[in-house]
Amino acid sequence: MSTPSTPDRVLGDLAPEQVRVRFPPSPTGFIHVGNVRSALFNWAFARHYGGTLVLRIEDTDTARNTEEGYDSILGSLRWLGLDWDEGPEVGGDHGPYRQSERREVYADAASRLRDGGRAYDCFCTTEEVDARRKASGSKMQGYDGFCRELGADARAAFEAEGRRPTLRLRMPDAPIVFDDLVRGEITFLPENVPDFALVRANGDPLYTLVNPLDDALMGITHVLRGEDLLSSTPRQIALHEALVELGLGSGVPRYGHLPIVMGEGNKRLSKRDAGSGLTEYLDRGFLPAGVLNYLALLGWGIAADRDVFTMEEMVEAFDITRVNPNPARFDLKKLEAINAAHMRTVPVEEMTHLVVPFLQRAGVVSEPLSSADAQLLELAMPLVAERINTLSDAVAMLDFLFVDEADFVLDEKDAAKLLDETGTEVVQASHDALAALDEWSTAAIQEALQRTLVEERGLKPRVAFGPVRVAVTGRRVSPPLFESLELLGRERGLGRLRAAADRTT
RNA sequence: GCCCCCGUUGUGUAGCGGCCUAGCACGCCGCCCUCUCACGGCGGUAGCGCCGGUUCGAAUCCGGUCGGGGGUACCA
Repeated sequence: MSTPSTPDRVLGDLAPEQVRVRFPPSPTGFIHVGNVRSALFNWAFARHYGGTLVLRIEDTDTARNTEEGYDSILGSLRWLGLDWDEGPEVGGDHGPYRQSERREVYADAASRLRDGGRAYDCFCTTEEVDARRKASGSKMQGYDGFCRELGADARAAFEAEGRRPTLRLRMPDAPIVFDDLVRGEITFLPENVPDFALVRANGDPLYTLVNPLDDALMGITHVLRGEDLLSSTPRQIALHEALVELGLGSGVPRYGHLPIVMGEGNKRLSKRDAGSGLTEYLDRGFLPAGVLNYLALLGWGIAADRDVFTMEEMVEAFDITRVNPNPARFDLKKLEAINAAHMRTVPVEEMTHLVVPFLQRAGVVSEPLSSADAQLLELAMPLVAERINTLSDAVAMLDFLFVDEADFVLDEKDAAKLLDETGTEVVQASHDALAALDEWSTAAIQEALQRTLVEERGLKPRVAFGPVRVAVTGRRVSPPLFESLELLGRERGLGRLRAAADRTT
């Protein structure tokens, strides 16, 4: 870890605790995994240095933003445990933290930029700019600077036409070079970065103004964001420099552009892609620790030979300069594997607790949880805890224990496969052997079945117990059979065996 | 078109000039363990985009090329 006395590439001469980063989502719907990854890296960065994470809601576009989106984003961040130090619902000295509440801040900054000569009014329409470019055959893209030095007469003429100006930043005539924390030195030549609009003709401030301005006003020291914003960086740096000149903001932040997260094929993961939303992982019963761990792997790793780690470990080890610039593909299989690894670190008692809502939603156990269900669950959980990769997997593993006998059904495919003629014979024999038991315990059940099926009938264990398993649990895949039978109880266990044996006879 | 970024097995990565006949993880395949599944153990599959250059020596450095991605708005 860096110390304040050894300025480095990341901190410059900042003390670690002076680090201020932000996560600026737009509440246009649920948060998608690419954004969560950005949030995670900013969070880990802030926590690593003991700095501050600001949550800022970029909701200036009233047409697209919704209150549900806002709730969804905050809910997702909380579920993940990505806490923020300043922002909505926690406050801070740089508020308000919703851009919809900062209109006058933007209007003020806009006029200061204009008055200070760093921005100018532009009366051109998009069509006019395009036409001029076409006519001149210029290879330069974007705005041509036509209104940069507009005289009073020309201005008056435009206004007489009823035109309202947009506000454009006057870009400096020098290359913009910066050290990207994940990519190294990046250079943009002035001819490739034209003057750009900050405020619409109707007075609405644009993202191009609002995002860097708030970063400046909120004292953001490091901007870690997706690679898709890389090419807007020179414009933002120019704006920051202008703001510093005008006494707004404390300096140009350092930038680090994270690899984009791709979905299927070679396109950026979008909200339309399956798996792009966070709520589905919540619904499927993934653990926050598993999701975060996996997302961290999209561009970062804790060590060459290790990919399962806790957030505490990530915070300790996180280094933005070790982030890989390659685009990363979202891989559900890997997520499941990482999540499964985290599931296995959860103590059974806690797992029992975590699984209850999923069982309730599926109607497997009562809500509120009856003491009988709670008791049975407590006994059953140790059998399944190591066999499930998500919390919702517990439903299929456990429902046979809780279901009413009247509602108990066999999986048709499994029954067809295993409860054939010999299968039902095996089940019948099992029934008879178990019916004779004095003591209904795992050991006694195992001993009886082992003896009658394996020893007396000479069946291979896997052949012998398959039909019994389907008869008792309804499926070919289940918790261990003997334990399951014990938990089911004598009456229900024998009942199911009899029912299965009678199926085809 | 122009600008910028990226390029190691199917996927995520390690590698920062010799330690690489390229390591790890997921996936996939097989075997072992085993009452199913899962866990665990063992083994297998498959990669440095291409061409030049620098060098005694290149996955590693340089140039080019090809490919992919992002941007190019009075969207964010």
